[in-house]
Amino acid sequence: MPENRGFRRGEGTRDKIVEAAMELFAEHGYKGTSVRKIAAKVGIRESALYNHFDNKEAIFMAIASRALSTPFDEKKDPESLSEYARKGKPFLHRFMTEFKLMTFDKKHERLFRFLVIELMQNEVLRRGFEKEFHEANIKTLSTGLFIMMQEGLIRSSDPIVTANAFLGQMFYVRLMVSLLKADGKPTTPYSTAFEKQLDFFWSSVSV
Amino acid sequence: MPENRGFRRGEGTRDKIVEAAMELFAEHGYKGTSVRKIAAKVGIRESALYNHFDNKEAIFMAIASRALSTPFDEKKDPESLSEYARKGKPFLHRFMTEFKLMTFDKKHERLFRFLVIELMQNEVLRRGFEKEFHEANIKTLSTGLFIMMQEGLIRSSDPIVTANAFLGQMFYVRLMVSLLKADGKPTTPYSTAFEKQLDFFWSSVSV
DNA sequence: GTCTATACGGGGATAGAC
DNA sequence: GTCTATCCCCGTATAGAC
Repeated sequence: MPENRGFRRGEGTRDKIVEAAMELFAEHGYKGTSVRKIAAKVGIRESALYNHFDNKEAIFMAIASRALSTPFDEKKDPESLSEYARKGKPFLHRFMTEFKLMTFDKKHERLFRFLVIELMQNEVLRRGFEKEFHEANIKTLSTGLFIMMQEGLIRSSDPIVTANAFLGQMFYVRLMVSLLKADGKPTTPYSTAFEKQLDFFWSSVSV
Repeated sequence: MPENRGFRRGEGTRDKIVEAAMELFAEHGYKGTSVRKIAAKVGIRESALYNHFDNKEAIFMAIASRALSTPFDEKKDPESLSEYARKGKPFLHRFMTEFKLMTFDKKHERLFRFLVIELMQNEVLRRGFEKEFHEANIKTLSTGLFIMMQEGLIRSSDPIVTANAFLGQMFYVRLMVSLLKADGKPTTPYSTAFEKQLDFFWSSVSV
């Protein structure tokens, strides 16, 4: 609805709204955040906010799509994926690194908190999480692991179960780090946790 | 505040309130649930509700303590614990079974949903989760795993990392099942997931 | 695109009768 | 211990001037 085409002055309000809402939603949840407070944080009145979004839910959706589109979204083409998988551990290392980066990145961390809060309350978000996070990651991982099994790099086992084992560990570490951060506590005990879980996993499966 | 001692008639209202609130909190979260709706679900007026609880937050606390006291709370004494650990896999099997039972039990499932929603929004709950869920489970598991390593049942490795690996898998499966349930979808794909992850884990670590 | 003003329903909570 | 009645604030959202 804002009619700024080109580079009109003063634009970016819409982005500011999303940014402010993201912070507030991540702290107090959707229902705990009022349109008033979002507007106040941006520095405008509520009514002005409605020039940019139809209603509060539209703001939610703008953030939800971000929270879901971020992880591992680079659409790795299957070719390079399987090529990478043939190397074994580096494939998992790269996966772990992406996870770790997201965990310690401020923006992604906010999105993660938002996601955890709303996951049980919003069906759209839940579906997105199941498909775009869980299924996508399990698919990537199990594909890679299957190749490693064929190459004789790791011992044979159900690739899906193996993928779940790895993803579960990564996710759990991420959750614990986010909880510490939410408390404002130091995350130093977890600074090498991702690496440790990866090493453990690799020594568990490699032949 | 209710002055029902003994078996006065009509008591149990307090429990009914907790029950009703639990259902609503698990669905809409704390902020998304009004005192009015809780009262309506119980079949009384809001004002009557205040005879049993000082305020809305007191109801929250009553539920929070339940959500935290339930898991693995039977205070297994260290003796029988280590004795059990010497058996190897049955120790982990029992742990997994408790997890599975809680996951598919309706009451525990509600508490879990409530916990996930409020975890990022309430510090008391977060602290409780860290101590009474995470730390307690890691301690139980790492102790058991350490014994198994000494007994030569499983390969040597950092017991904490090993415990995290196992707990992470269990937790992740539980989360995914809860998401499916929240969507009203069948959880059949996960009916044997816990067992599969356990078997995978065991074959990963056993010598 | 932002403002002031306003509508109006819903929220938590209390007073006082029964 | 429950009811009716009421208080007052806060929530989302809109109308219309600038």
